[in-house]
Amino acid sequence: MDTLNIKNFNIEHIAMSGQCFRWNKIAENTYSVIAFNEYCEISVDKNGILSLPNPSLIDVLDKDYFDLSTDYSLIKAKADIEDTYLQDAIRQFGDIVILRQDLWETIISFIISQRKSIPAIKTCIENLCQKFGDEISLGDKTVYGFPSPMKIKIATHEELKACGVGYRDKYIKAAAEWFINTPESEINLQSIRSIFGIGEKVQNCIGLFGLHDLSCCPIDVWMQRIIDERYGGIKPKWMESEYAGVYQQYVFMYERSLYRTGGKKWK
DNA sequence: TGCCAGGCTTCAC
DNA sequence: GTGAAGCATGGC
Repeated sequence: MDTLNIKNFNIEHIAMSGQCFRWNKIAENTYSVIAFNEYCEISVDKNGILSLPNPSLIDVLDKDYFDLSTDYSLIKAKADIEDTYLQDAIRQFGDIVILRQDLWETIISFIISQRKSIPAIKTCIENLCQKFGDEISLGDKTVYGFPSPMKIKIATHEELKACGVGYRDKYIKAAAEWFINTPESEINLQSIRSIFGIGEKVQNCIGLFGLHDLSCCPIDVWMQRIIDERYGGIKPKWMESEYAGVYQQYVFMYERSLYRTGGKKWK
């Protein structure tokens, strides 16, 4: 078993943060995670010790999936001290990291995310993985990795729709064609926007979660409401900062928590 | 049952 | 360039 002493890592908040869709709670403070065709069960104890019980997480650790190399204390320290709303969000949800996820998986996941709730996105992605992903045998059970671009390329529109992607089937197919035919050196934040079905919001999600460009700040319905209702219709400074995407995660979770608890409903 | 979801493309104007 | 309509389906 590998253990790591970490800070700024609230496993529950990360799992709920809408950046990853293949984390599932299996016990208190314990989640199953499937990433890079690897399965692991992670847990964090009271002292902030992250346990990785599966020792064969070659890609997950090599690619710094949990982003343990980024200094989040520094990022939080740089947040505008005068911005009380942002500071409140940091106090409550400041232990969320931006995972370094697989780019291809991120592209497809956030194409699917448009006009879907987070639980519906998870169901849809799970369906795709079960139908088109590689088997990961765990002895007593089998789980599935994320489908390769080629598997999606050769899938029919009907097969994709059967997974619950709805009208996004053509977007997903276009993304597979694009990903297979585009040289790696030409894949970047700008070129991703040229994929049929990817607009500004999804582009920024892919930039933040797939390319780990922390300045990307996806403006979804929640961010737009926050601009309108919390900042009087004027974009706050942090949305233009080099860590806009990180602050956006804290605020996204914070505002949703206020909404859920019914403390401050939208008009 | 009806509403809404981490939006995008298309088409008027 | 801007604004409105239409879009598939699941979860609450």
